[in-house]
Amino acid sequence: MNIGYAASHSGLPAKTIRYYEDIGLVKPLRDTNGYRAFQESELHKLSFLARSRALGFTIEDCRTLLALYEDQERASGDVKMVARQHLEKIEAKITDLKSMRETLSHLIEACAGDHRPDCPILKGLSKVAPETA
Amino acid sequence: MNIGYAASHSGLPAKTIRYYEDIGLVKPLRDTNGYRAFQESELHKLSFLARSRALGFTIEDCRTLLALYEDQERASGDVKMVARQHLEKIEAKITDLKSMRETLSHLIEACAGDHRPDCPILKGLSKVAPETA
DNA sequence: ATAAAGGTTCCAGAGAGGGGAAGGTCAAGG
DNA sequence: CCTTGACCTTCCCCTCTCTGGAACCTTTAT
Repeated sequence: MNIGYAASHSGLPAKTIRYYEDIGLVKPLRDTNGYRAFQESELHKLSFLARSRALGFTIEDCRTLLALYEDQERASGDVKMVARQHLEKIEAKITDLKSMRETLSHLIEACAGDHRPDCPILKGLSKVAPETA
Repeated sequence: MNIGYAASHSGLPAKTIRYYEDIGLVKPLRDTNGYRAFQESELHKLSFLARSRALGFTIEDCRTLLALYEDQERASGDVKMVARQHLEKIEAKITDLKSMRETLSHLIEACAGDHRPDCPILKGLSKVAPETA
């Protein structure tokens, strides 16, 4: 199957698939005309990548997960460890964003938002930077 | 004041300050020796940038906010609009990450995580990609 | 025969800087 | 006076994950 078919069935843009080949995540065969020829197994890997990326795993995470995916002997504990580390990162990001949300929504609430120039948001942003702890 | 002082008092690395000058966010004067000479007003702008970036505003957001910051006549409503749009983006990201967290933690819970190869996480990731609605 | 729809490669750019080389300058110490 | 070390300068390449476009080739349909 050609790259267009692989793209529509994996959920990844063709451009992205070519990029994944570039960085060695997939290794499709080639037809005599030079077109990439994807096998079922490569298509599965592409879907795997699409889902992993959608869950926010980095490319390097994906490389690790793919290796584990292809290793019939691997322990599920190895996979779980990667997943759990990623879950921690996700939770850290959520915490971070929530903190931003609090700060920003306080600033917004304090601002009249009318035609007058006085603005607590800008005042808040111009305060001395917090300790870079 | 030199860039090192400006860096330590604004909370931004010197590299970042040079970059901000490159893209026109700050315009420090120069000493005769070629060193950047920051005035108080530029230092305030750098602190403003540091805080805005820490709240996740993009550089372009910062450019807008900085222009509003410097415009004594601007309406606070203009600032509030930028801030509110950004708050919406933050909230969307939080929603997104929470959804990832749900999916991932379900997968992790289902996985024994021992020495055996059977792994629901990889199985979950290898399913057909969801409709790209 | 031709045109459209696919495929190929390569180059450039995004955002937001970071790393490090090669070199100029400044202040202190011997 | 000379050196050492800490600054500062510019410059270019690297990151990460693609995305867009140009120039070109192949297949399919009309």
